[in-house]
Amino acid sequence: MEIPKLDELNLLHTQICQALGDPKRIQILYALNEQPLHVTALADALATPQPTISRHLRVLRQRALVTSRREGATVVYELADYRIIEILNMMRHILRDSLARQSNILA
Amino acid sequence: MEIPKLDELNLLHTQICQALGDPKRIQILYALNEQPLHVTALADALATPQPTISRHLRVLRQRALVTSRREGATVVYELADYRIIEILNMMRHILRDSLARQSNILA
DNA sequence: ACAATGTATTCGGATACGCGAATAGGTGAA
DNA sequence: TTCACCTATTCGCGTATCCGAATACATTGT
Repeated sequence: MEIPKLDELNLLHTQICQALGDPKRIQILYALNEQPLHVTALADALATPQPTISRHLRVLRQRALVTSRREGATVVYELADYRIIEILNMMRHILRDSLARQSNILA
Repeated sequence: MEIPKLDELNLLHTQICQALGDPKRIQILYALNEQPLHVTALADALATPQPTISRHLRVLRQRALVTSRREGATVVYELADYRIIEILNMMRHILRDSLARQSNILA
């Protein structure tokens, strides 16, 4: 395995990692994993002000993690690549194992 | 699939995602994927000042993404869970596909 | 104990990011 | 067109995070 070039890592960070850099955005991704939703529906589901949701969606859209399409008066957002959920789930596994390991050490 | 609880997502963000929030740390993880290294070796490999490397390593260590052990005068760091590299590689795939898609649209 | 080497921390300043509040822009119905 | 609703953006502020420089701490060998 080669170490990826610095340029590619910077791109990776800017485009993907940074997008996961806020819990609210992670929440949005999981919500969209259930079903595509429009902005207000998301805001209601996550009990968060609409402008806040809209700003986060812009971040996710600019990084191509979600897609948007207008449907009449509303704009529906959808996951662009469902593998992002696999990634988040893998992280949760790592986290769970890590916490378990620490518990064992303490026990 | 259920939407994970907000508490778990906050933990996920704090412990894992945030650790990936800096390109230098991603670089460190890939370097350690090649082989365990001590701090100065890492600093040399990444052409980065030792205190900077040390600070990043602390972040990764506190989040249990790397482990450290003293070996004589040096401290050797190692990946705690190599699945983190799988995750980063998955992200690179997503990124590559995303860029390819955008190229096709523009073509 | 002292010197040499390796590692970690602190401080100050700059930058980046998130939110609430207010507001602007778009769309459909009457 | 005008109203009602949905979505996006901007502004100001507070906070978090990064880095370089300086320095403190740890370990080994003499």
